[in-house]
Amino acid sequence: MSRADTARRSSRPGRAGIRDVAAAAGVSITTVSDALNGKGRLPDATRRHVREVADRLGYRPSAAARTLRTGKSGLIGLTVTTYGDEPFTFTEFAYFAEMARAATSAALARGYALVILPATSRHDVWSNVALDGTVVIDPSDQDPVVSELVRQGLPVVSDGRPAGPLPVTAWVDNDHEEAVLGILDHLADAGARRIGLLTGTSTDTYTHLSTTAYLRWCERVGQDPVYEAYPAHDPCAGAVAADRLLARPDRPDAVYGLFDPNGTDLLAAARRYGLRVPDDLLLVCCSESTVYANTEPPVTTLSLKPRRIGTAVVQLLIDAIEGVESDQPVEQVIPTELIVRTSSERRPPRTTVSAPRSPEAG
Amino acid sequence: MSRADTARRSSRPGRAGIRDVAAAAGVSITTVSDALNGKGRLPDATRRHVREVADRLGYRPSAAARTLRTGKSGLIGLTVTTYGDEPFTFTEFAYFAEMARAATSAALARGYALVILPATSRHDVWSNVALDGTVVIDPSDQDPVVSELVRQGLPVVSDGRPAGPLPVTAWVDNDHEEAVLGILDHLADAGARRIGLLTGTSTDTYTHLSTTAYLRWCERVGQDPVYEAYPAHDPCAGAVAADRLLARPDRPDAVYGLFDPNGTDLLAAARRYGLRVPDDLLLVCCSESTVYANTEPPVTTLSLKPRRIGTAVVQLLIDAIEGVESDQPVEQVIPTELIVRTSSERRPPRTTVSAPRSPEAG
DNA sequence: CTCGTCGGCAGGTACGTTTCTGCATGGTCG
DNA sequence: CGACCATGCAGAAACGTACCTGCCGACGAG
Repeated sequence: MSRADTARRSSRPGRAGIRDVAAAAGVSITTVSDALNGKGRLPDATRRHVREVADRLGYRPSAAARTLRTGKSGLIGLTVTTYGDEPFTFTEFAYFAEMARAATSAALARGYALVILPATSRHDVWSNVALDGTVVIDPSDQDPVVSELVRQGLPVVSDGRPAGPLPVTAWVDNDHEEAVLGILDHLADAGARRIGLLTGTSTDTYTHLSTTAYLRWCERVGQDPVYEAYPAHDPCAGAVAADRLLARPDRPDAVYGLFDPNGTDLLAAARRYGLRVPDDLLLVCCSESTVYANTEPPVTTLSLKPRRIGTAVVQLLIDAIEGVESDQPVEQVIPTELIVRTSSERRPPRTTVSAPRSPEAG
Repeated sequence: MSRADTARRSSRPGRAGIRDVAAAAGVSITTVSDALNGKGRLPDATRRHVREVADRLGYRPSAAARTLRTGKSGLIGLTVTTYGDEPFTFTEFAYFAEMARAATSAALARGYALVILPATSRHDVWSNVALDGTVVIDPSDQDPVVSELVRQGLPVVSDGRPAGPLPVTAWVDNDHEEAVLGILDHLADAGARRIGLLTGTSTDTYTHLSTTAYLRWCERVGQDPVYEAYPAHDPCAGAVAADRLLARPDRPDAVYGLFDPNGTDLLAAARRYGLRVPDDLLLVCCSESTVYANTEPPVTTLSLKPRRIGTAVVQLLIDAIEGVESDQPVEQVIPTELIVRTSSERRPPRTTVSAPRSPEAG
């Protein structure tokens, strides 16, 4: 005998619940759940029957109820740094897009979906979504969001090694020092006498480590550092900084730019000053963009391999969520790749070695 | 007197629940709920007291339970088209990034978060997340995902007008015909005699409408259409198609490229054939990338205003979710913007007008 | 003095699952 | 032939919240 509320529920024109399936299939709720989830001890006939009835009714289990019951939502947070109201950073644009793409792909392959969340602690949004874990991009030290997440016992994996004593579950990063040193050596090999740096004013680890490596290299080879720093999130400031760098009295004859748009900015600035690339100015910048393959001239770029990073970050996070004892270390260093193009290519040896360029002569 | 299960629950080392707050504050669960949600009839003293206790215990309401109870999750799906395993499209890269950025921002401002989901119907993922609604980018006609969502009664807003009789709640799009006609007129004004098109082989609305508009324009002005189509998701195929277009016996003296990378590809191809831009070849492409401001020469681009589209799509969707009777139409057309740069600029008038270029002579 | 009303709160139910426990039934084995 | 076990399934207790309903006291009006 059906009770009143059962009857009322069946008459709901909305979506079919597990109860409706059970009633239609003439079995209990338990049997339906077991049949659909492949659990319990059921003969194949019952399983098939239940599945068929569920299909016929268009039954979709309620994600909210499942999450409430199991404690797992299948959702992974992806924090995006914000400047003002705008999410994402301008400077890491191609990087972020590629990284997010790989992360999305890796997450989906393991049955998880990514939720885009602001790095700023907007409580109302963060607490409104049930997360199984979070991917954090370039966390600042003492990041309040990360602390809160860790306090809740959620696994947190960061892209970029944590700055301070941030207790993340795992992290993935490049070896930025090695990368910068490699580029500087590469430029020196190509004939650079004075290498400049286009860097940022922000305090994130990437900027900091790269700049420090540059300064150390300068000290080692006995070159005066010559660099310009600008707020990397401002797309216009990059062009201005590139111009400033080439306008200096101690103008460098090679430049490494830490951020994606620096290549085109430096090319434009070089044109303004009548400098030929690579003859008068060697150029390398850190970018994931393919446009540098077709610029005039093509620009040598350093790739941080965001695809591999995005994949690794998600794998580590899901491993932690599911309690898989990964034999991978919880700190993964992804190698970078220097894509050498014309802008930094060693000039063909001439009959006479050209005299060291005087910056004032440029 | 505390019952056994209450005691057991209180001993849970995990997160504090609403019960714990109620017990600690010496009030009932109802009072806690009302106090925190600003409902019910409570004196301010009680409200403050409850809030303070909740803060002290670090109470965070369970998103899953709230969702289950209220039926609202605060989550919006964002479908990304996939080619093979990879989410996002290559061709719409900057467009998608900008659009997603604006959408994320708009959603967060209204207390919603975006969930990235694949356009392919991966049932296991889709049904594992409780969505309040979905943003669909460029749905194909009879899109199974959209149909399923609509069947569930969820609002769906699409970026790009739906191709077939797809029953979306609302859509936002540009007027692609008008945009293409405007560009062709612009090129003709700049002196183009034979305008070529670089288009795609896929069947999405954008490609279709743009190509059709081109063909109609050709018919109107009596020009033989000259175009190359390539699979837009393949980044290499674009360079090849650009090359083919300029290698044709009936080589165009102006080209419009429908996709983002076409500008650099066409510039590179023009260099290979010794064509000067804009003197021998006028160039426009549809792109959101800022690199075209600094190429040699700078390239005229058509912007589809993805920021405005992303914002509009999300506003419409949330309005539908919350049942707001928007006075905006459910079909919004966002104007495009032609950013004119050197690559399509009318050559300065010479003493004698140059003779109409014979394509074979190029 | 009584009755209605309103403020201030507590009890309890429902949201839709998963899963623990337990009850039959039928077969096997000592 | 009885004990036992595996099989096939049902009942019911959670998960944590929101909100409907209702109780109690106080106060003003009649």
